[in-house]
Amino acid sequence: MKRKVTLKQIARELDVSISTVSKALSNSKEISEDTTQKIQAFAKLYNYRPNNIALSLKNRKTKTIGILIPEIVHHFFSTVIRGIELVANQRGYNVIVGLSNESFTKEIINMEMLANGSIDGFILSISKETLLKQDYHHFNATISQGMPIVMFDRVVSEVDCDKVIVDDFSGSIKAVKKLISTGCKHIALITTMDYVSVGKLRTQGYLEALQDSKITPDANLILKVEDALNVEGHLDILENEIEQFFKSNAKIDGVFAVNELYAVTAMKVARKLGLSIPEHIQVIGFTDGVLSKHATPSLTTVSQHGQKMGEQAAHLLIDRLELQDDKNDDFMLDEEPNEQFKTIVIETDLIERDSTR
Amino acid sequence: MKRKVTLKQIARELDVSISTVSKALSNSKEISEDTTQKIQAFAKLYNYRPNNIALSLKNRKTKTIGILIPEIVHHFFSTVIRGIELVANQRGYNVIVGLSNESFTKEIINMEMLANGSIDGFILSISKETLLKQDYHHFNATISQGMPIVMFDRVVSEVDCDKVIVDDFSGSIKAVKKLISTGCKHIALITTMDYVSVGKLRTQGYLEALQDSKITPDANLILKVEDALNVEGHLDILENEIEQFFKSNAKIDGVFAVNELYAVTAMKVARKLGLSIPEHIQVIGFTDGVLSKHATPSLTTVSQHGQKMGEQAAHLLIDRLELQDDKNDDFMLDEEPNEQFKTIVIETDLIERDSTR
DNA sequence: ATTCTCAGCGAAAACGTTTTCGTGTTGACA
DNA sequence: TGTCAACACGAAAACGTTTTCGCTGAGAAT
Repeated sequence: MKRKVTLKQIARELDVSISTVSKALSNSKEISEDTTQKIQAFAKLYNYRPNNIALSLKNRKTKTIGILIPEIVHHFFSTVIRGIELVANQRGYNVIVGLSNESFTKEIINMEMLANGSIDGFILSISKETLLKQDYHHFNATISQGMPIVMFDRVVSEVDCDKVIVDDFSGSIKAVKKLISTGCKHIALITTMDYVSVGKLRTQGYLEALQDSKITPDANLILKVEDALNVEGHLDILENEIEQFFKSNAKIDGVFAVNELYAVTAMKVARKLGLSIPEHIQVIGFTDGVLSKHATPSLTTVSQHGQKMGEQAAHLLIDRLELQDDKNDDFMLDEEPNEQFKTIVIETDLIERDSTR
Repeated sequence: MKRKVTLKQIARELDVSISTVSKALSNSKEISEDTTQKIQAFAKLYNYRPNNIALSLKNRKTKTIGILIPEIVHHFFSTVIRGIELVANQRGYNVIVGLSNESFTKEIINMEMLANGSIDGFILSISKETLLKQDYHHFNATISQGMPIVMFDRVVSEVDCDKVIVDDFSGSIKAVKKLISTGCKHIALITTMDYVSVGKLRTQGYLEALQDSKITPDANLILKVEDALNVEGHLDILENEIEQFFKSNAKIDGVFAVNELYAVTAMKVARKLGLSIPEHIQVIGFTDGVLSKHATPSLTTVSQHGQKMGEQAAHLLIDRLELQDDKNDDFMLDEEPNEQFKTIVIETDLIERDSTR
């Protein structure tokens, strides 16, 4: 077991000073060609690599970014991570991930654990519990300590930072208009409770699309599902709710669901009730995940482009980090004048498959 | 913007030395009660938190573990991460993730990026390309530098380290025996090429189960799919292959697939060919992901317990890390005598759903 | 011969901790 | 009054870097 070699060891071995070694390895012209050659050869031989931690301490930056998300076993979120990791790596950064598990407390604990020097900035999506409590002090506290945050998808206007969101509103409009244009007269909406911002926006899009086409929305055609934190366990409850919903609204000929799961469950229920898709009922979901692709029939969905979101978020954060550097180098105008925060909107695409005509 | 406060600043402000502050904050009895009170109050007021990087440098450990996996948009892998993150957090560790994207080179780059002080140890699953090349020098190099590795799922005997694997072999036996016991006479296998170790093991289980029941395996009933790195793109190719396979083997009445995707695709093809499930054909998959749960009919699968794997892997790694500490504290017997590496086998469960009788 | 210049290198500080070891002051005790 | 603990605190090293500055010697210039 050969331990990692340090500058000091090389220096001692070659009987020069630490500074000489450091300079030789960075090809400083202060050092003679002879010594440089000798030192570089020795370093290569012993496979010298500078210690990241020491560098982080010296440079006061870690070159790693913290991701904080509610859940990782989730197609959308893992897609975003992939996007973040991609550009982070390209630009020389590492990513460290924390999971809030939709819990307010875990979100705070995780933030504090990372905010003490471990990372240079956050990319995060707010947990449901935090959204429910509407308590965002930990975000603002982190920001005011000089650590940049980029929020994605589940964002909130109370926190001033860069944001990346998908255009839920017009995505929903696209979906509903598609249903209308293929002849649906009675379009149902399956959505979540209002406190999840994306649920609300998608609902608004649904309403807007209907009104645009002079269809008066019918409250009976809107099903708000209580997603009791753990969707997986309550699958049968979901099925029952949707079944009752269909039974008491026999005229439904189109369904727009705010996520994949609701959509495929709706299809399953429809089939159970003897309705065929897309002949009797057309269905469109949101989030283009595995379920949509492999359901039978395959599901027409609004694609969120999670990877793109991740990429944009990472660029946003890293841009800000490196801009910070420049400012520090220049002169200490420390009173930040142009704290201009951007919000990037990712357009959705309607991916047409076999659940629509 | 109030920057992070350090020991030095507190010391200057309170007109004491840095050491006094440090000791006071750790309740050392060297410091008088008065000063301790004063310092702690001040620290709380300014929300002092020790800088992780400085601690890492001093203690020569980072309290973070590196995860290196081929792909994150993948139910099994993200489940494992969830398990790792869970116990890592419980035991005071952070996780930093790198994605190899199934590439040999990216695997190496990622390892080198993290191995230089950023982490205390690795938990990883080998990329397909590495498996294909059978070049494992980077793993052994990392280990010989004193950095522990725990491998999971895709492991390899050429590297000496702790491992966590699922019992692919007997999991497959369970699945195939289930098919046999429900009356299947001609059981097909849909699998991958042999170089993916799990594919090989599951194939062996299939053969073993047949022989156990005095059924002679039929090579025609085995379909080896070339999973050309990107499964998503080649969905129709997969469908075609399976369709041809079914057509040329009309007697098939049971299918065992080594993953979810093959299984649901098989079901889709079967339905297309007018065969109903589970009446004409029964199907069992491997990996209990979203597809299995929400397919129609829902799919009977062999569950891998990814989260449990992650938890066990994390425990294994952290145990070894903290054992290292103790050894260093005691005395320098540095010649490691009992390098005993464990391999933990996670048993599988057969989750019976509607694709079997 | 004296000063100047420059090449080549080392010392030391800094990043933020913890910890060991010393040091000065106080009070008790002989 | 002199000695000695005990108490309360500070100085400094160490973790591994990078970088600024200063120093030394040799050759060039005056």
